[in-house]
Amino acid sequence: MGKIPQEPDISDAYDPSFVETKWQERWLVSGTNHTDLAGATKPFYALMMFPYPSAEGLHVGNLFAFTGNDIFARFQRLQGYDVFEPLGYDAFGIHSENYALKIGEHPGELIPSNIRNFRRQLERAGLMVDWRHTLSTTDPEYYKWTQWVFLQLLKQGLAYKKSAAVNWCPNDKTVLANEQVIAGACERCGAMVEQRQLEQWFFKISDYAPRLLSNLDTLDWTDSTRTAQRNWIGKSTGAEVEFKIDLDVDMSVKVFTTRPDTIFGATYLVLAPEHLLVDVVTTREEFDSVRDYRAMTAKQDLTSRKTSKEKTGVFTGSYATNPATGQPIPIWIADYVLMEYGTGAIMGVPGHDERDFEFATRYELPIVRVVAAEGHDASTPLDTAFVDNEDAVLVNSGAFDALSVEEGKRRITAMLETNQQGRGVNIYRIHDWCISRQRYWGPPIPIIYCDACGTVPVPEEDLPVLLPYVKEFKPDDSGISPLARHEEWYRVPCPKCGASARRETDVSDTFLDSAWYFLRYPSVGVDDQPFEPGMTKKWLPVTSYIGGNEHAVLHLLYSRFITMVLCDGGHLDFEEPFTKFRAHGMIVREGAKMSKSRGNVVTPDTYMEEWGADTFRTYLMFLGPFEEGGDFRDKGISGVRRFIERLWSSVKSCRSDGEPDADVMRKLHQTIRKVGEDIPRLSYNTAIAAMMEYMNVLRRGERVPHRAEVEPVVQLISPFAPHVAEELWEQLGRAESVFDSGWPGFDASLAAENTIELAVQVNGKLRGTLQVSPDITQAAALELALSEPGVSKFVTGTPRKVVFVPKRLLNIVV
RNA sequence: GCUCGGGUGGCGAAACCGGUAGACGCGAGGGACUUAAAAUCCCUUUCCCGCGAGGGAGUCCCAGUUCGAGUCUGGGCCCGAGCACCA
Repeated sequence: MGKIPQEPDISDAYDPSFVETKWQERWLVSGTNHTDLAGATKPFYALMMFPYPSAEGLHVGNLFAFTGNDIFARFQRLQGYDVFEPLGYDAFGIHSENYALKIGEHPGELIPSNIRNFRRQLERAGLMVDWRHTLSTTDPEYYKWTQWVFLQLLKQGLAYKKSAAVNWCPNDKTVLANEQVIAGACERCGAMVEQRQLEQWFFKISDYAPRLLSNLDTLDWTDSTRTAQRNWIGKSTGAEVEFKIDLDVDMSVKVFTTRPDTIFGATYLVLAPEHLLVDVVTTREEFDSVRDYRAMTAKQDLTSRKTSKEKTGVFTGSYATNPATGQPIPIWIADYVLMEYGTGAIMGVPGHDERDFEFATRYELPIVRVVAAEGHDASTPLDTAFVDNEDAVLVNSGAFDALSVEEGKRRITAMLETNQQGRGVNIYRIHDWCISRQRYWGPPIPIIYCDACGTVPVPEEDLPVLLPYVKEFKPDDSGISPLARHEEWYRVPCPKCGASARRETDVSDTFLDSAWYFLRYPSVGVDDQPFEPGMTKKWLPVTSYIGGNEHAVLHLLYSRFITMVLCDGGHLDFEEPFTKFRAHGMIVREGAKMSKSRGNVVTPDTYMEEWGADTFRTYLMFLGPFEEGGDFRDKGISGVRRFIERLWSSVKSCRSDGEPDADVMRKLHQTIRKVGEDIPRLSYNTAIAAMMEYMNVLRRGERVPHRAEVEPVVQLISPFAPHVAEELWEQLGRAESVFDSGWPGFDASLAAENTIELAVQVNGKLRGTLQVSPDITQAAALELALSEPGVSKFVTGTPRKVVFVPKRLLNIVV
């Protein structure tokens, strides 16, 4: 084996920083990355989740995601689409504000410099972003329309204000959304969350629960993302049942149950301690104990209430009538019943619910069996809740005895409906979206409070309500926004009557900023409407969306909700924003999560400096499946760099005379097919492996590669390593950008193998292989196989059976 | 507890519809070139037995279906993520 006869001239050596600088400038000058939004005929909107521009700069995880999207986008462009790949910044929010407080600067000054740094890094990475359409959520030109979105919800009756028990973080001194509370602690700082009562703005996302749920079936999303959303929306099917209170008043307790079939076993009722009817049903004798119990539970924060293992409660002194049995059952209050779910009241069926069993045992309430395994003795006492509904039937349930659980649910619900004692309902776990934040760094909620006119929306023509520059923006624990300390800002005349009024001083949740940004990108620069109808019709919904799994529930759900609302309001003609969504994986380093404290954070700048952006990008995509992430190992990068250098020298030294090698060309066309199949599946790691494999074939033996053998590879690699690809494309004498050259043609006849390896098995065990024509017959293959001693020695007598899979294997069963 | 992922060489990983397990890359070992080193190039590299030809075992564990199972079915163990007193 000799060497490939090429002593690279030193001037031909691959210098990434030269190549990358050259092409980034060239792209800028010729507008290569610009999309003709108005003139596009085959629009392809390749969106990635926009980053929060942190002071630390671009994280390798950001770059992993953006590169993955960029490859897909560039590939679609090579397929002939007009690809739009915008990128902006999600720069409002607690994160920026806390960081600014920590280092004693103002976010209004910090963010622009962070954005400049991000922009520099993103350009360095060679993304095909059309920077004419960038945006930042902190720009008044942007948040003017975030405020407009709020006003649309208000107009459509979907925004309302209420006093609510909210999660209060004593450390960040702000209200948190339910989703920002992880196991009772603040998601950001880890402090234990307390309960507080505050006036808050809410969006009625719960009204949209059925649609948010049913539309999921129409989306090209992975099952895991859709399941996460389904679980979050949390649909339960059951019945609402009214239990008449045995008092002089004509009132009843409404409960929700998923098990109406067990109503004959309901031996008591439980109200949540804060339930309004508690005042009605508490008797004089029980007044003190009920009052004390309510006071005790009110003090508890949500956390200790949800994690306390012992169930406690007190009797109210009153009874209600079980509508099925006609028997009086006691009404209790207990903290295991939550006011915010269902009706805030339950029927206790200790025989068939583990929690009720525990409670009834503790307080010696009657336990009745109403479901039993078929043929089982219905009078056997229960020593645990019986919840196995497979092949079980109702017992002790009057006319409903012997029905299956499912049939019992239907028939008993129908009976309750007939008697006007209840009805079948679906209820949802999802809560309305609290968007108020008692913070500084966000868009002010566009509302004015007037003594005479009440709550008055800021007229649309007065938007934006500018966030004032205030030096003192640190929140305190008064629960009011920092803006409320700035009278010169919040004192305004009422837009209706002109009298002295005051502004809402809360700002809105960052999730609102990001719930509509994808609508804005095509219309960046349009100043009289949030999204221009023509552009919107052409470019939306988003063709392909890529982002992190951590947003699989909230951001995606809020975006879907806002899109539906805007659709219902007549502003959009589609109700689902993201036709296709894929979540990328996470990058770890040497098997461990990257973190500052571990000191194992990969700084993209240093790696791009050392290896070049092309190598870094390609390595990130090579280290594991894009949707799963991978393990970043410094040692691994060199292999990718070697691969790029081999391609570089092969192209530099290629010949145009003579004919290409048929075997090499066969492998080339197989590679074109493989890469073209892998990229749309986001199987980038295997696409790169296929190209490496091809390079190994190309460079085998002492031969100078032919131009036809290398030129298409430049196109194949271009989505991954765009700068090198452009440089080599130019070297090959091409005038246009490689990204306007189209995807290399695939010729199936050139890719076809003329001999294949056929595996020969005896009883399923591999005993040899045959080099044969792909269309060999079973008989010919069998004869050939039996002539091999390595095979025939295992075959005694006539085979009982022969299995032949064309182009794959021959299995002889003896 | 429930839901969703995942478990394959020394390591990152491939195997797309049930058909030759370990492609590709890293690391390691050996060699060529070199005064030497780096770089580059070539060979070997799942484990066990064997000088070799070859044989045996092997994809977390235990069963099953099948001519054939990493892949399908049932049961179990472990890791990761999300939800969780949701009636």
